[in-house]
Amino acid sequence: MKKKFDFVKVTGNIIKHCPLSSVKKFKKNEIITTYLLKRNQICILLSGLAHLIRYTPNGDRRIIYSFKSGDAFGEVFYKLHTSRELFVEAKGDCEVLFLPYDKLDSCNKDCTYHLQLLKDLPDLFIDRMAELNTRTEMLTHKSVRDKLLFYFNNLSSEEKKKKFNLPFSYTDLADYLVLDRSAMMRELSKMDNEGIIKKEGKTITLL
Amino acid sequence: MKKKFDFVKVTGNIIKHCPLSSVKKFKKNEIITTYLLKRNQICILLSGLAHLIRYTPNGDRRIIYSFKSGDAFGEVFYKLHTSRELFVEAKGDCEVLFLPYDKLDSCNKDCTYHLQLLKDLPDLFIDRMAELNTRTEMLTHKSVRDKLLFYFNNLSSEEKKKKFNLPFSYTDLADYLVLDRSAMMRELSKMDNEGIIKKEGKTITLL
DNA sequence: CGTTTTTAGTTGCAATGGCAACAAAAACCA
DNA sequence: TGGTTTTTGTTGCCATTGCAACTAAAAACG
Repeated sequence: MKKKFDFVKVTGNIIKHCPLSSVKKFKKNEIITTYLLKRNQICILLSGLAHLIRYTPNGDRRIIYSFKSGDAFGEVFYKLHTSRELFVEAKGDCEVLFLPYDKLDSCNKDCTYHLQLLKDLPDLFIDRMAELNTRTEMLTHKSVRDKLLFYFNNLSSEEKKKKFNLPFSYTDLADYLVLDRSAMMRELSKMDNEGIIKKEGKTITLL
Repeated sequence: MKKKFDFVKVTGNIIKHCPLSSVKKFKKNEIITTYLLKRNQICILLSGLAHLIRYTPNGDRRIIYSFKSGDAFGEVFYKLHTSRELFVEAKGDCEVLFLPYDKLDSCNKDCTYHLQLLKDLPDLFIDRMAELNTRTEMLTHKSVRDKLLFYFNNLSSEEKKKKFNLPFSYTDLADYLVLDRSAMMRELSKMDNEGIIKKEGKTITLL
């Protein structure tokens, strides 16, 4: 078994010692970074919650991914293949560590920490890949109900509980699951009536 | 700019010198590997074409990904988060190189080649991630037409031509795009009639 | 604390697209 | 080559779900 990336220690040391790194603070709805304009960047969310979003040509918003404290993001983890810009938007107060990807191995004055990060990079990629694959699997479900159930089952097994809180507003959840909000709400009511789930505000119980 | 993984040289040397590696041949429709049963495996497709597939609870087949010569796959690149098995199925004659992921750095008798592969691993992950993100972006389109156009535009810009051949049968394409085949065919005819595309067999021209 | 903005909850209507079923063409294989 | 299997192309039907529109509730904000 590979060792887990020691997030707090490594990033903490980088912040203290590395001249190439920087930490910035963001408030709700501020743009943390964009993927088309700011390439070659590794960002690590030190605290807060942020969404990776895109707008379709029709103006619909899509939440591509949701980042929580400890998650790594940036164009390096996405490798843009499209001309449509992607935004990382703070959902509340956030602190973010910024690192240049291509200088990871050249900054070795004091940065044994960088070398550590470089070594851990495959594992960071693997983590991100696992999440990407889970999201892709969710999107390969056709019906509203199947998408919701897949998403709920995942949340449930992550938290090891049949009763859990949604980390999204219902508006955002619909964007994330690529569903029409009203259609999603209708299906949620149906599932509640049929006794498949119990829905109390943003608390869901699988039955 | 990071250097590109020298696929032929590195894999060639591994095959010749490494006792942990093996090469196997497969015929059409044979299962190359499975992700639940065979973890910790890096597979590299030396020649041929293969699909990563899954079956939904309803029995529908989903083509999760399509691999061509030079692509790396295996559970390591997926990090299964689900209990549903994934299969890699040969679409024709295939040659595949197998490597154990966790022994990449322990096999250092003769294997400077392994070390090279280990060094290139982040770039391999990044490539895979780029493809995953493109596929995810495709799936975030709602209508049949938007999915098709996104997919066609990607193929077109990859080949730098407005006229290109589909690497899938239409049956497989529908599985890949998560669409009903008849609905897809209907939309293709419509788009042809409207003069948006020209469709001759498996050759598509964007107009 | 009152006002404004955002989110949640519902419903009627319409169209998209999934399903089933079938014939024709193509690919496969013995 | 001839027979079998798979793929392609097409259509009618109708369930699912996207859209618009609106009210109520909650949250954000000054």
